[in-house]
Amino acid sequence: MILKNVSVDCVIFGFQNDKINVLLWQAQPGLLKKFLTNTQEYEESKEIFDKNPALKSDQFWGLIGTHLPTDDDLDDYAKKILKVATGLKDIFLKQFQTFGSKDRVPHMRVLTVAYYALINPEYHNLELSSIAKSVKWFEIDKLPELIFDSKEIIFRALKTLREEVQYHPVGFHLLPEKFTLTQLQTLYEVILDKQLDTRNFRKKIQNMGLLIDTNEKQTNVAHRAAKLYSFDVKIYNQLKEEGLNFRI
Amino acid sequence: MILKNVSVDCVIFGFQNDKINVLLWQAQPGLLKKFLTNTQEYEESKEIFDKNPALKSDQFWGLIGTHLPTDDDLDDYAKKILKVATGLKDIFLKQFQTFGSKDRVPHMRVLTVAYYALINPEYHNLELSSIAKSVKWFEIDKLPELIFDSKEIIFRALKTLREEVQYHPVGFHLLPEKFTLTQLQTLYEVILDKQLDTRNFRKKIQNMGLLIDTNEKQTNVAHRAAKLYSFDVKIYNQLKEEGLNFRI
DNA sequence: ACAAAAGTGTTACAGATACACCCATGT
DNA sequence: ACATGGGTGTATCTGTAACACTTTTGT
Repeated sequence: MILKNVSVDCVIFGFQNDKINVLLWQAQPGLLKKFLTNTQEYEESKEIFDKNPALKSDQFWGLIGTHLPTDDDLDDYAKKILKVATGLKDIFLKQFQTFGSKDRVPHMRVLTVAYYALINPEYHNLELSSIAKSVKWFEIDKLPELIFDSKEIIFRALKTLREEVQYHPVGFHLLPEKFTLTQLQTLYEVILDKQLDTRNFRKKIQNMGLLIDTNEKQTNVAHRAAKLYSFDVKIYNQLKEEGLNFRI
Repeated sequence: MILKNVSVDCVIFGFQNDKINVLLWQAQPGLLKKFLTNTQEYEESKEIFDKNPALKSDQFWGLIGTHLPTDDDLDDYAKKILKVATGLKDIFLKQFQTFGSKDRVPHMRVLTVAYYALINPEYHNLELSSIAKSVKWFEIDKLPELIFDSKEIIFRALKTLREEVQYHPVGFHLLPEKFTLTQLQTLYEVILDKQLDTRNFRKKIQNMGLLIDTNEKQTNVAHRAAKLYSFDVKIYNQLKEEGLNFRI
């Protein structure tokens, strides 16, 4: 059984071409089978689908998510959605808001518990995704037509990310395991939508003790090769708890 | 109609006797009428009540809340709960998390969308509450036996408040309209659970431009009377948006 | 040699911390 | 006059902001 009044949606952010991207899908009943493996759950969800023209249209994209099965923990199910959609697990995923306006979905009363996730789409190339072919990255400022209040949810997620990033070092999740300081700086510039001073940024980041010098360098770049860093998971977890002042 | 799988609960924080307090109730079917004015909604909710022994016991207290009526906006309904429980409106109320573990409520699948509110119980004496007699303040470290996962929800709310208070000047909501700097400092000391330096605290607060000197003083105190301040709503709103660094 | 991005240091300023005594009021 | 909490200033330290040139690499 699924809960007809509750859906779980994930706003999956990626960082690509120096832009923030969002992973979206055009949900089709067939795809639901990947999430709702129980036949009855699938049938129930399909029925809801059939009732809602927006969900059957080819024109509209939406957030990746489904109704919540009765027997799944909320947080676990969000992880499952992420896993099926991207093939990835153990990545940053956070519940940030539940949307519950009365008329947000036509003809139905649905609350959506929304999560946002951060992944690096170059590093994680979605090969493992069960629905890779039905899913697409969109730059945050070039979103397609979206169903329901997906757009609002995306921008609330972005706002939450922008706040979060100021006090917690979450931004690292959007980078490959080994990254340059310039990449890191660009990431922060894009998220915060402002220019940062290179020297000051480097000083601040390096003083945090979060970076590990991998002793490797970029190769095949037509300029001085940058050092590659990874970040120290132990110190990251510590700082995450303490609520480091990460304002930049 | 109500949504059988969704409840809305409010963690109502007050500041009294230099302690953080929480407003709780022992829900009884009769009280539900104050919230669920539609007869059918009341009956549905009562039925759920009757099924759950914990809700009928005299021993257990719980968070104030009910199932969500089908025709209410989620946020509006949280406001309504607060209004009925305390008689107050236009006070600080924030959705902070949705709890959705599978077995958090016995025999039923219920997600709880949790909000927390900040009020000053001395100033707002609950006279206007429709259910004042059925409601009681508890000090945060002297909580009674609580139903379901209410305790977890309360402590998650407290954690959220502790984080929030570091970056946004929310603490003001817990004080009377006119307050002394010592009261404000004590409030922060209690919320953050650490001692603060008086001189530095005052300097910091006063530099924020958030305080208005009312030119009044305490009366009938057996020591030098403290100045009373109120706070500047306009600047408050501004700072709230900007995400002021309020670390103390 | 040139283009392109990486990398680096100093000075000035603002905010944070540490710390101890006098002041006003009621009993 | 005394008990109680209110109220204040300064010196030091730490972190932030502003700012321009040299280095490395591939073509």
